[in-house]
Amino acid sequence: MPDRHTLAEVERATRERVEHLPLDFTASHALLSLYRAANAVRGRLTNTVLRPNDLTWTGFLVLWTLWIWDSMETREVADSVGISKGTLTGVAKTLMARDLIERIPSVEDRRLVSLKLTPEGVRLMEEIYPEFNKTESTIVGDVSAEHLTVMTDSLRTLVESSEAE
Amino acid sequence: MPDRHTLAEVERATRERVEHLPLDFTASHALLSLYRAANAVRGRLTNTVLRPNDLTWTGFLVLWTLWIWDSMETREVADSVGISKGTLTGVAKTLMARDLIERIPSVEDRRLVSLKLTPEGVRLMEEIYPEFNKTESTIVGDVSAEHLTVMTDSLRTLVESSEAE
DNA sequence: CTCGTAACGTTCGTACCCAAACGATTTCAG
DNA sequence: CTGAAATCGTTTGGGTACGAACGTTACGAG
Repeated sequence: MPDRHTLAEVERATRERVEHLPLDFTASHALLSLYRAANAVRGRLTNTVLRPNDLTWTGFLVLWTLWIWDSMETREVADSVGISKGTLTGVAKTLMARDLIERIPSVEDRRLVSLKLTPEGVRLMEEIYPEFNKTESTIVGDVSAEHLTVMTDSLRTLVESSEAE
Repeated sequence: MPDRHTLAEVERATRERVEHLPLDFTASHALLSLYRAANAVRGRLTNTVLRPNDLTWTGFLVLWTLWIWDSMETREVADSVGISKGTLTGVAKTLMARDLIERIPSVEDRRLVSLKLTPEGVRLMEEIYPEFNKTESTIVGDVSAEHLTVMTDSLRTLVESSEAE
């Protein structure tokens, strides 16, 4: 039971505070809900599945990406996970220290480095991901299938709208 | 034009990689879209509106919260913004160094501290928020009104599902 | 009263997070 | 060929981000 203000209360207070301004409240509260939902979901998955396995959210996303795509060059991993390449350097260092991933320098272009799961990394993903996905399924379970489809499609539209510079 | 894999491509690759497992792909891709959308929106708003004004995302949220609610005790601010109270201490320090907020210790209960915008903080919010909201409106503009309503409601449901422990 | 307990904000250690600067490598124009 | 420009991953510096431990203050049972 969070003692914070609910999203509905924030919406009401916002209108009172700035109702004299010509603002798009619908957009504001849609994106506030987006931010809070992403935060809440991330926190829930981190606490129930990731932390017991000593993984961070970002570290897990890197592992998951490499699991799906087998091997990937670092800047692609960074872009796929949604972090800067500088951040990836640090995260990869952490994962390498645990022998979950390995670096593979390119022989054709010596500027390039690929990342790949180690057997131990594969083992960890095979163990963790079913549980991770089960929690995802639980979280999403309270939203009807039709609404979930609309939500997912709308979110993808937002990604495109935001990235169009 | 992002050179990363699109969400649709990730979805296809995921199915190929783990199709033999009994997983909830719908949930997985809904939440992946949620994470990416939140990241993209945050990045867009940060780059176009916040960074030119030397504000971080979290710093802005703290200012915005105090603007809406006038004055608030620190743990409420942290909860409202979605950060830990330890993080808030650091962010508040940064904002205080710029004279955008001020600390108000409680006289009745000397453990409590409230935060409040300074006149300069109010001035900054009055200047920035209309522009912030305008960008929000642009981002959301590609989603129809009906879909946006469904999306926002679904996101609120996700917040509740995630926070129910 | 008074001591145990709970609640507050801060501090601490570790890990992320970004933009900018950097050195190394490749490419391409002349 | 050769040097300027582009691209790669890393490093750097400052700012979040968290949980746990901490010192302070308030409260409640006896």
